[in-house]
Amino acid sequence: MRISQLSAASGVPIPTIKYYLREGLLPAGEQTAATRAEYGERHLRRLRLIRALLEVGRLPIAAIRKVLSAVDDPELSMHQVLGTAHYAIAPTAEPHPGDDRWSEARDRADRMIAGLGWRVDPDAPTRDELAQAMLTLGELGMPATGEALLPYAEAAMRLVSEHEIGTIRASGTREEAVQALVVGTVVHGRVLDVMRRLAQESASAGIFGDGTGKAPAP
Amino acid sequence: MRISQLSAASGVPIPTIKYYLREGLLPAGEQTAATRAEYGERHLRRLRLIRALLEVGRLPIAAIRKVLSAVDDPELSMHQVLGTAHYAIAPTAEPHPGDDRWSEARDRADRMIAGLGWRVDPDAPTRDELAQAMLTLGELGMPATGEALLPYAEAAMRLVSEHEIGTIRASGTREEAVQALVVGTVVHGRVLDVMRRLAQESASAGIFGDGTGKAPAP
DNA sequence: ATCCATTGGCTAGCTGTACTATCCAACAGT
DNA sequence: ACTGTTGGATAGTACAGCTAGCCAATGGAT
Repeated sequence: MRISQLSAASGVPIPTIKYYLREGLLPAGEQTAATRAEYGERHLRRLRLIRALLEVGRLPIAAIRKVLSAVDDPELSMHQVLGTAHYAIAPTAEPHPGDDRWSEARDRADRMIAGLGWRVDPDAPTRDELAQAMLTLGELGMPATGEALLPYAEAAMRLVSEHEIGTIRASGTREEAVQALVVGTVVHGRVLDVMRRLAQESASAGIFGDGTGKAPAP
Repeated sequence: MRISQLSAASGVPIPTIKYYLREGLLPAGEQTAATRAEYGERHLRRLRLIRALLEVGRLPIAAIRKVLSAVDDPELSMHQVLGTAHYAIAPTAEPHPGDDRWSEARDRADRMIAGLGWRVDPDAPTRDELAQAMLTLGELGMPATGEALLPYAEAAMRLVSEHEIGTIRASGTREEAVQALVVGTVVHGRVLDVMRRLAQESASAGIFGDGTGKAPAP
């Protein structure tokens, strides 16, 4: 497969593929001559994975590169790949040095995680994300106690333990399993978010009138 | 309150506040003289809401402006405000003109929503987001059938119907209720996503060894 | 054997987003 | 009267994610 066919098969423009090659997201094709390289099925799959992480998962290019190099590293365990993906997903947090409200929120986040009995790396950036959300809710005058957020934790836990684990365990090769893990982390996150908004709209239509007036066109 | 106090109270730099004023995200203060304006509690709350939508919800400025003008429009019903927020959250979709795989995915998304009995506007961009996610999963060779996604739908529905509706109904004034609605849509979405990743990491630690090796530092 | 479109590799430019920086004149408080 | 802040305006910055153009070397069609 040459680059033009790769482009046609994936829907990604050639200059963009060249860009991904430059950025190290996509491994180079097999050079058959000075100005000729051959791409395979692997490149196509990789390209689709990149677009999935980019368009559905909204990950920046730099984060995608990190995730992919973890995926490609056969030394890493599943748990380590997942950790890398989680690190990459989390926004590169600006530090909150000595901010009292911040460290208090961070404490509450840590206590909540401990209270749920979850085993989470003490340095996981996800902890910071939770703290940030709790802090923000508090500043907006909304309930951000462990109790108010418990339903979210329970829903997440049930989903992961009853459904996602099974999906990953069903995978065969390491490559398949790792992809299922990464896609599961990123794309299923979007799926859940979308489902929640759909359920919200549906519930809203039932409660606050509906029918006559739709939202104004953008 | 002058602009410097508003800045100190909110943690947002003065030039950024000026920028928000220019962009119409923040209403102008009350002019007391040619070079003096007074800001109030309302401005502080609005600023916090902007930062919440920006930092936690990751909404672009243009989307925030739309959401806020819907929030401020007393003509709009709750359902309409929610619709506006949903429109603003959804990425401005690039059109897929006549793409067969796309329209097939969109059909499957529509059928899934119908099958769940949800009342969702036929033009809601959320439908496109679901279709996009299903299409992507399919291209990655992962199950994207209604059955595979049902657990997400059920979790979302349970969460919304058992928890979020109550939170919104408990609000007093329209302004409070509308804010609870918007924040609920955006920030609680992040909360759920974060919870899911935490639950995932915890489950992963339990299943795929752990302890010794952490994810490599970024 | 000879074209000429395609390819890989390179550098440079573009678009959009979210800010920052600088300037200036009009004040307000001392 | 002085000094330091404020509002308003314009211009510039930094980053992300492409996109465009060029060039010499092919390699399949004629």
